[in-house]
Amino acid sequence: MRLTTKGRYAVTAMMDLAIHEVSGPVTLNDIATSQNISLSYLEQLFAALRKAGLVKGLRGPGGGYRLALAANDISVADIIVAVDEKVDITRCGGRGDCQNGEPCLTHELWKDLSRQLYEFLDKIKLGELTEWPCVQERALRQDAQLGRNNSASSATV
Amino acid sequence: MRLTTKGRYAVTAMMDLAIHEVSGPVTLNDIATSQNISLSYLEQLFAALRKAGLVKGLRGPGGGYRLALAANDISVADIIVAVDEKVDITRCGGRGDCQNGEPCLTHELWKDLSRQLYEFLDKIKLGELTEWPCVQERALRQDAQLGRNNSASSATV
DNA sequence: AAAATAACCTAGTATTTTAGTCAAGATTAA
DNA sequence: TTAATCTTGACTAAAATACTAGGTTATTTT
Repeated sequence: MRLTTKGRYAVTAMMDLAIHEVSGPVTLNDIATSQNISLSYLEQLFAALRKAGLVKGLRGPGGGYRLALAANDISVADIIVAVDEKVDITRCGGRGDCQNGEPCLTHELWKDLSRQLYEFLDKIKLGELTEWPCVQERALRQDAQLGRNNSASSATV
Repeated sequence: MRLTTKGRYAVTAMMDLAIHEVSGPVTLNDIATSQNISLSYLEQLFAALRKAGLVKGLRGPGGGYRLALAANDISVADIIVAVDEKVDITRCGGRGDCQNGEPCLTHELWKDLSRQLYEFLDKIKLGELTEWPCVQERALRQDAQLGRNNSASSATV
């Protein structure tokens, strides 16, 4: 388990989707604007998220991305694992024979620590994050600036 | 808070020090051998650890590195922070004005999540890690292969 | 005193990852 | 049909990671 800016972008982008679930699909263009990163980079991240079954894309006008699962069934760990393609952190390619045929100290230790970290992040669900006050506040402000409408009624008509 | 291989190397190296606290200083050469990474790279990591006051170096023959604090006073978070020089994860240089003068969603969310992660890793002390069974076992095997002696009596004479 | 050891320091380099760009195509609502 | 939007692939620039090579300084052993 690693923790890079890549994972951060992905988590924040998924937040965007979760917040606007009721108002229909969110375009990558909107996310790129609000997160201030390039569209194409986002596309790469979403390709990974789609492959992991976390989001589904809807083509055509009015399209965009939505969550493929309920927000409470997606954890921060899920997202990070999806985009942070696991590089092999071991020297021996996971064979555990890096030290004269024996696994070295690194292996077990990091595997255990990594698992603890994963379990921690796996407990934090997307649904919870949207409840945070700071998120709610920012979301409304973003919508106003992008001219988006977050109310369920107007979008589903 | 980021989590890279750099941090992993550092944590594992610190573990090595903690395990061999009783038997005197550990040379970077030994660590480089057991972790299978380059000596100079380790030196760079230890320069950061020393600057952070986590280790102290002892020059000359029989020298090496020891922990500067008790193993139970050093957390995994301490080590990672020491070597993973914090890059500014925000786009606006931490000014919080990336989105038309307002902080964007990313800021608060990641700051909070990052803090939670830090608190989690800060609770895990080096002293605890050495208690893990997998660690004890591997440590003995490593010593045998390096020809090191882990008993307190022989080393301090 | 000399030799050996090992920390400490500096600068440079190769590789990988991150982040972003560009362009051509596929799909679908209007 | 056509315009909006996703999808894919190839490519580039910048940064971080990992390593290399060359030293110096302090300490201990011989």
